[in-house]
Amino acid sequence: MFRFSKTHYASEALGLGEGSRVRLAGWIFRKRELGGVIFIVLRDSTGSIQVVVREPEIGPSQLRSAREAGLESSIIVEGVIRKDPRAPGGTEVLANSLEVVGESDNYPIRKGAGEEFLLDNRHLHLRSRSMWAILRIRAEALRAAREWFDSNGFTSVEAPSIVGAAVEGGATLFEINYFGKKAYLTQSSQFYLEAAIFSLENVYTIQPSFRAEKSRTRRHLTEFWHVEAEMAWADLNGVMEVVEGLVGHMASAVAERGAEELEILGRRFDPPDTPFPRISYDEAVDIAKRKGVDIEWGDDLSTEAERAVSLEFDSPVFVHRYPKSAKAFYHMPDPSRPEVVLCVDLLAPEGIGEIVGGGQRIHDYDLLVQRIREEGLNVEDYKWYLDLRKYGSVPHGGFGLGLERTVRWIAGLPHIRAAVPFPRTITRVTP
RNA sequence: GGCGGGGUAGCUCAGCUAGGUAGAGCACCCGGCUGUUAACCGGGCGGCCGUGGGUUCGAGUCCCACCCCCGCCGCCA
Repeated sequence: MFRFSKTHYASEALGLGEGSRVRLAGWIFRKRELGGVIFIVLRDSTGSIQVVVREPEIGPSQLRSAREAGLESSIIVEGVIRKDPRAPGGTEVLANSLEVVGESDNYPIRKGAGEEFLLDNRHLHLRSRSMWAILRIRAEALRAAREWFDSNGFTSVEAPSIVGAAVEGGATLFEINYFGKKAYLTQSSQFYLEAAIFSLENVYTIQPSFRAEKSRTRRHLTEFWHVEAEMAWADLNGVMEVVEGLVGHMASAVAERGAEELEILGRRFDPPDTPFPRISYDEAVDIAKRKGVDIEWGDDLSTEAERAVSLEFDSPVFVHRYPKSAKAFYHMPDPSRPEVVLCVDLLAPEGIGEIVGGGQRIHDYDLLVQRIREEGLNVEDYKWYLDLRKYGSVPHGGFGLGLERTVRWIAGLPHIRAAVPFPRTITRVTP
């Protein structure tokens, strides 16, 4: 571990014995001034520790600069570890010297700040204890996802973010000016991953996707991190097995390695048991109806219906085989029931709703052309995608997982905005 | 795209029902305090009441228009 400008991190210093000499570098998290003594809570990336500043040890000049330093000033402190029951956590540092490295005058974030103010100041709010915990949980979830793919025979493949045509509807694309031509920000890497399976068989990517949906809800971002995988020779069942393995590992990895962070957020999270329950769309409609939701077979599952279904289970639940009309053109119709497709959504519990969407893809050229036409799309736009069905096509399937939705569920966050460092929503592009 | 809530001090809000001198807490500044734990005590600074128009002797408050923010639905991961 690197220790730039310091001998110990705050959390390391807490574990040292009485009399140990330390040099700490961090930020002023809290400051309590009395007449002749100042208590500073020094924060760094690992935690915080109280620093006691008194004139006899550090002299009048440094006492004055400590007195003048505002919250979030960066400081380097040298001192001696003391065990004292009056200190938070029973350990503190008696300062011999305190250097203010970067002043902080009138730090704008205070207790009681509102949601919008904190979002306007997200570049500063990242320093808060709760954002610290969330960023670490997100990092752990990402690490766990890569770890699971990498140890299960998947190869990572990167797809372009600038694309020439839509994967799904055109209405949700951000258009960009690409040297005078129209291009778009990708809404999914699925088609590129489908191309890659003919070389690597089982592939994944973790990168941003962009959706110009005018959705103003606690579940939507316009830019989100998309965990996508595609598997050659996989059927619907295979897709569900992969999703279950991935989501199960992400959940248990965060529960295990992110216990302290979850605790900070006040989140009690027990990773779900596997296998996850699997129900058909038909059963989901029955459950929703039984719970009084106004829904007919053939409708897509409304948010209300999704919530009604997911509340029946205390783990994520797979809902498979939706009506063809409710899903995108590339989903494979069920050979035994052509009115439904071999797709699957994973609904997270606690009313979070859909975190994964996927299924088996159409691998037959003629059927795919037919479905493109039925949806009123232009076959020309899918030329290279159709090519994949002309040269050694294979049954295959895949899925996309919303990282922020998954983190929101695991961390118990009230809004998807909290699950990303700098959220992009319909009304926010800064900071 | 449809429905609902909101905009007053740097921040969080009260005041609007019933029009009559712009309020509180926090922050900040000054003073006090050598063991604070979101320190405390005393004093001080701080306002285009979202914007524009209207009614009125008088508008933060009533009326009209517009702007912005938030949530729910639709759509999705």
